Amino acid sequence: MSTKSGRGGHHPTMDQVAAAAGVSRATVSRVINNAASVAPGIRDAVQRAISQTGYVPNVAARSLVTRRSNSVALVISEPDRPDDHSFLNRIFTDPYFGRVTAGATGALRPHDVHLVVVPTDSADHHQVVRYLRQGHVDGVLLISSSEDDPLPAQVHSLGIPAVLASRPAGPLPVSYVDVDQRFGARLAAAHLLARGCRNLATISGPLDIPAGADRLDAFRDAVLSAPPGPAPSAGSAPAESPGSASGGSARSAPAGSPGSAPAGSDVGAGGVTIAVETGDFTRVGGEAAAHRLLDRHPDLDGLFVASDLMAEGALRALQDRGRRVPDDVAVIGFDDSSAALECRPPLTTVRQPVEEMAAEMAQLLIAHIDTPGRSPRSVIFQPTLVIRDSA
Amino acid sequence: MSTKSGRGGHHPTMDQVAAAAGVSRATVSRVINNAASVAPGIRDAVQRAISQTGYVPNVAARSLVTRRSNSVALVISEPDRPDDHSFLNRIFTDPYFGRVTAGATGALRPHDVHLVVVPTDSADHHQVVRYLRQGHVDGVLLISSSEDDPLPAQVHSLGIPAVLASRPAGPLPVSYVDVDQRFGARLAAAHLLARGCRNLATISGPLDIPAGADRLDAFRDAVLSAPPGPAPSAGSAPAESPGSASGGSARSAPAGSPGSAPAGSDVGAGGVTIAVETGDFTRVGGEAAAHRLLDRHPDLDGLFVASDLMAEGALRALQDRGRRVPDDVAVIGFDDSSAALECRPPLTTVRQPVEEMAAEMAQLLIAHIDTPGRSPRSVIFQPTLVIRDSA
DNA sequence: TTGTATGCGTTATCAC
DNA sequence: GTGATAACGCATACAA
Repeated sequence: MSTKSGRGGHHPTMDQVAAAAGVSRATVSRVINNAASVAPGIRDAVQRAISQTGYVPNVAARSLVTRRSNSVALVISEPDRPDDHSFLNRIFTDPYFGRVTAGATGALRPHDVHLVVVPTDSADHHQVVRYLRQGHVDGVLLISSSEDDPLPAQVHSLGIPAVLASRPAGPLPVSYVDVDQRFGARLAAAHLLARGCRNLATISGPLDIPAGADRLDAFRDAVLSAPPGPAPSAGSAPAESPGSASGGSARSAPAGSPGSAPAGSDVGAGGVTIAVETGDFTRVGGEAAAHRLLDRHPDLDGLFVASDLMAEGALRALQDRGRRVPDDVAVIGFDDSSAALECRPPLTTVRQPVEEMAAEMAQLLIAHIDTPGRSPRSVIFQPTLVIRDSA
Repeated sequence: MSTKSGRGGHHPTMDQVAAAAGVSRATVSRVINNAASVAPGIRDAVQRAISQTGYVPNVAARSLVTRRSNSVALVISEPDRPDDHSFLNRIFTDPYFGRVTAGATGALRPHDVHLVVVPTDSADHHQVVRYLRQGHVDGVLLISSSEDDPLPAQVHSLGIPAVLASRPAGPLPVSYVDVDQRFGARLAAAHLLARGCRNLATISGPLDIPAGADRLDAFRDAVLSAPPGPAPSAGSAPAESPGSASGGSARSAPAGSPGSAPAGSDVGAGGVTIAVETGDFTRVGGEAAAHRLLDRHPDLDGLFVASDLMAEGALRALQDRGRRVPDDVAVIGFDDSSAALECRPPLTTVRQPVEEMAAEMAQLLIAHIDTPGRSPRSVIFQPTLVIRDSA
């Protein structure tokens, strides 16, 4: 590209550029930050001097005075799960994080700010907090997947601009972007019901985070309160399966009250039953949950899984058990990640516009950085149902 | 933790700490960088003042004078592949990168240097180069997966300390860490041969990178030059399959000459045949390659796949085609990533100690940073065969 | 052992 | 429109 002179490693200073262009340091600074009032001729001369010398601004010196680093962190905070050898394994195995990175990067580029990916688990929270306090970044996009994760609160109390990737578990006056979790679950319930499924089940995410609890809660609500749909094709009345560990008492879970019995089953209007198992948003977790579900409810005919990755695992379990999808059991995932397309059959799923959401997060963060006092706000995206072959 | 006073956002300066402790700025600086010769009493007083004020060093100011940022970049450079919606999807879908991150992070922690993950494709090389030139980091760990990736050379010419994650495609005087690719492939070949497989095949990685070409080359060499092993159980002589597109001329590929016919088949000593297909290190790529292989060679009985992820795809293809593993065809992967354990059956694979390798990369990088003139060196790890159920 | 003084490379506030 | 000049917050050589 540009003419490069001198061996690598010798960074010229602004003064040298100024000297080469026959102007003052201040002028060089002006053309670099293209401030107004720069004589066209001078500007060119400086530009020339810049590329001749291979000058690059020293970020340290610059941010010392501007108090800006022009980069933001994407902090991915994962709790160490027992059977996970490393939290990094989950992060680099779930397409979700790549989508967030892509969306954020794209939105940040026009603003000339860099995205720094910082994965962390509870073990090195301290490291991360230090990193943030040291002023390496101007703000942080935070993905936290556990209710008892202290990081969101810590970041907030640090006073550093931040935007969360989902509704905070506790009350925290901070901006966040989320998808309408409950609406997504309702989409899935309606589709399964309309299909004629009557023995429903769901594999939820961890119940200590909104994405886990809300999807479960709303799915249960939607199913149990639904008016009787089209008659089941094979007319036998659904009966509670033998091995069920939970009572079959009909009750509609009160909205907004997660923490209700994680595993169990309810029966609602039209004799529709619904069984619940909890997963951890991993493929193997989904597979295991599906097996438990099939043990308890062999007559399962409709399954809503709270993430595509878990759905992929569930599909494998179903196949192992000799169930055909969607004929024997219809399956709906959540996310519409690349995993959905790799499923066999391709997964019908609730689409979350993750890239757009991440881009919005970035915009919000930029706004917070530029306007320190700005009051927090939340942006909620509506999910859509993407119908493929699994349901 | 520490007593926090004042609202977040107001960072105290070193002078304020000095004042609070009744000492000079220099002394505060000394205890922070725990330089020698600090009176125990004074030291305590300063420590107290530090935590009372909630002081945190300003990295910009610090690195302006030390010319060190205390952080290094892990640059993951992926070419945009045609059918890949985003290169980030591959990065956040392949366990390999998580392992590298884990290994590097662990080795860097004792040195108090942060790891900044910077994914990039050819589209924003310029961004990354700018980031590096600006001095955001003291050095870079570089994972580059394409021969025509200009990044390694660029980084080198920038004069910034760097360590590559594999042997550079071209001649480049730079340090790198790698696994003995050829030895790994030989391990796989020996195991397959010893098992009695005679109609071999391999799914290689992209041939324009060492990890792709070397594994293929060495596997082919090992197979074709092997002495006749134990007699095949079912005694019919192996014959070139009907649909084969390539001539069956027996030839042994000269070592070190990649770029030889990517797809085709050879027959070596003992009538052993070997077919080749090329994948792209993704699961779907492996699946497609396996299907092509099965189309051409229905009598396949031994398969070496150059990555666990591709092997996972291959297993799916085999299952779809009604082949039992390992009874009908034995499969060996490469990496021993988490994917190997998620395979059905669990994958026999060539283990690459990625975490250790990444840690070594970090050590080398630190050394290069601390000793500017240090001559480049390479560290090669020996892979091992992990025998599970697929072969 | 501790304090003083200088410089790191920019940006920004002034005069000109 | 352009050029001096003063911070920015810290580390360090040197003096005490």
